[in-house]
Amino acid sequence: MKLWSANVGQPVGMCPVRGVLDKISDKWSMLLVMTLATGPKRFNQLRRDVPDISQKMLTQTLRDLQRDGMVSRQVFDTKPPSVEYRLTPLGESIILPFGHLIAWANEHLPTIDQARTEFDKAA
Amino acid sequence: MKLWSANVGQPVGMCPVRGVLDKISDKWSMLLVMTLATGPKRFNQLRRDVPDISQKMLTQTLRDLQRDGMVSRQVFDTKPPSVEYRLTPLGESIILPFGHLIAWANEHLPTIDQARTEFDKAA
DNA sequence: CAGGATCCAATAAGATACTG
DNA sequence: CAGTATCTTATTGGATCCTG
Repeated sequence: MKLWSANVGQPVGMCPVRGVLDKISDKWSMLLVMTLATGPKRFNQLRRDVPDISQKMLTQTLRDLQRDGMVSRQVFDTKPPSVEYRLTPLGESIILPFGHLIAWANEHLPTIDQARTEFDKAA
Repeated sequence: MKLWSANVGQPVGMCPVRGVLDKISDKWSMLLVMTLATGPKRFNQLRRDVPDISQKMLTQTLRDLQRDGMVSRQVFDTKPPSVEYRLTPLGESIILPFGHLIAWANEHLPTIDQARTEFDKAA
């Protein structure tokens, strides 16, 4: 489980995996992926499903996901226009590993909350 | 796999799991956890193992991890003083799920790189 | 409906200097 | 060695207005 693999010490992109992990650790990326995991959705549908994302961030994050090949974008030539976003096979392949992390978070949430309270109490 | 669970719509802390996931998705948190996964380490040892972290961020991230109960801190009363950080059982419990994500990243790195190149070429 | 463009505030984080 | 404190910059992200 090497995080640095070959090239160590360079300021950016030292470890290729970290470039991917940075996306995963993006505030909105994975939330959108998990939202799209239930099926394809349109732009404003996604806004409703993730109430606290701004339009700017939704646009930007969707484009990034598209660039990474995680999400595909299909335009329907209706009026008003409608655009559908859906996970690609690559996007779908991350659902399971990320689901494990969510499960972990759910499971240990009480423990963490308790640890925080105690730590803050001590200070 | 509910990301929003009970309370939807509030600006912060809508979903308790997201509070935990935000920590996971911190730029340095998980990198430090995975570094500590190989065994307990001292402060400056961690600096060397994660070359591009600043001293400020190392201190801050370690404290956050400690607060969350992921890492324990033990001071040895030597001179000069030495402080050892190690994963708690809680911290160790996240190694596996996070390892799955790293494995995913490693596996799909070429695909993602290719998608990016193609996307940028098209634009 | 699905964005693009712009402006501005908040936050994160690097650099630097100092301490028990 | 293992930090603390402060300053400053870079980045993020929200609010707002506009368009095919």
